[in-house]
Amino acid sequence: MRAALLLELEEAMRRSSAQGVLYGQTVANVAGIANSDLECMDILYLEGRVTAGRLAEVTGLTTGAITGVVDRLEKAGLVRRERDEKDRRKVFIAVVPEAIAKLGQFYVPMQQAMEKVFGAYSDEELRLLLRFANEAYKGVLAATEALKGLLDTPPEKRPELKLKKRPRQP
Amino acid sequence: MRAALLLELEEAMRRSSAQGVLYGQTVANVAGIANSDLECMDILYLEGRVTAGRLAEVTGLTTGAITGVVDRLEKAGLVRRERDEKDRRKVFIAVVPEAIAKLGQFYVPMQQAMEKVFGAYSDEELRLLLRFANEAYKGVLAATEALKGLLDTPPEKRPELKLKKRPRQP
DNA sequence: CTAAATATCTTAGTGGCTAAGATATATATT
DNA sequence: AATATATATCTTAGCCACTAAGATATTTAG
Repeated sequence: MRAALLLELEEAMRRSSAQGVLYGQTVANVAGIANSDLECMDILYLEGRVTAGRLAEVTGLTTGAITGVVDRLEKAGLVRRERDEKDRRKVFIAVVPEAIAKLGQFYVPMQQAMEKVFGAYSDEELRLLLRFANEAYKGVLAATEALKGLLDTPPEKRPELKLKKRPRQP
Repeated sequence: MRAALLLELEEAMRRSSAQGVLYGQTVANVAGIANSDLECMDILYLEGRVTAGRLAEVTGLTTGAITGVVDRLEKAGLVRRERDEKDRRKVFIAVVPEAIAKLGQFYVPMQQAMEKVFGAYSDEELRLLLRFANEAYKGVLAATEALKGLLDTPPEKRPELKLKKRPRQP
């Protein structure tokens, strides 16, 4: 019984999550920016002002790639580079205020859809969903770290699929 | 009160969803295949045997790009091309059985994390989550379509951001 | 005060993507 | 039947974002 429910739940989550990815890709497409660029905007929106290095860390891109991302975002007028005066090696990337409005328009359909979905739930039910979302976030974060950890285990122990050379992580 | 709850919920969803994207990217990275390739595997897993054209439609990639995706997946031994005998223009892409095992290992951390999260909920609560996941899927799907629709509205009406040339959709 | 570590940028080369058109098959028109 | 049009995939040329390696600038350690 419960096992079947869990299986169904897993598939439903997977399906909605996959569709979420597609929504993001569509936003990038419509906005005319690269997927990674939008992903970085999302991280900046959630984490606030972060360094270029942190962006590389979170996205899994190389620092060189991040330089390109930030160059494009800066040229598009969405972010600003701000040298850290305490440690002048660091560069903080900050979202410019107008960027929210510029990009926000593309999330209107999503917000409307979610409003409609949420509308059918009581406050108590929403609190349950909130609790779940927070726990799911922590779980997925931990799972991501665990998966990255696999990269450190002897590669000859993980069979079947060819693996790329291990990306730099000093 | 409720407005604040909704806002918090939206951010929590956004955060967990963003982390989900990162998990997927990490899987692709560890498995040594391109992001789009893994995305197509996911679609194939969910939809079963689909045509190359349908993959292009769902992913938003061009048919030319899909040819490349399927070439790589076929060479990696994850899928098989199967010509439709009814309509010999069509090519069905089918996941080979071993692919599940090959890729499945990379989802173990995620499954364990979700098992742990789900474990804290009663059957009734899980049914609520299931209902939500299904409705969210439908909502996001509709939102994606709505957003794509923006591409058809006069471009000079959508301000601020430069837009790519409208991709082909005959 | 040199040496090592850290943070970002630069450069060359690679690979996946788009756009356009080619090929093959199917359907509609006369 | 023969021709034209539509559909589905593949092919090709060129572009752009990415990686890997190393350069530069700054900080911290010995």
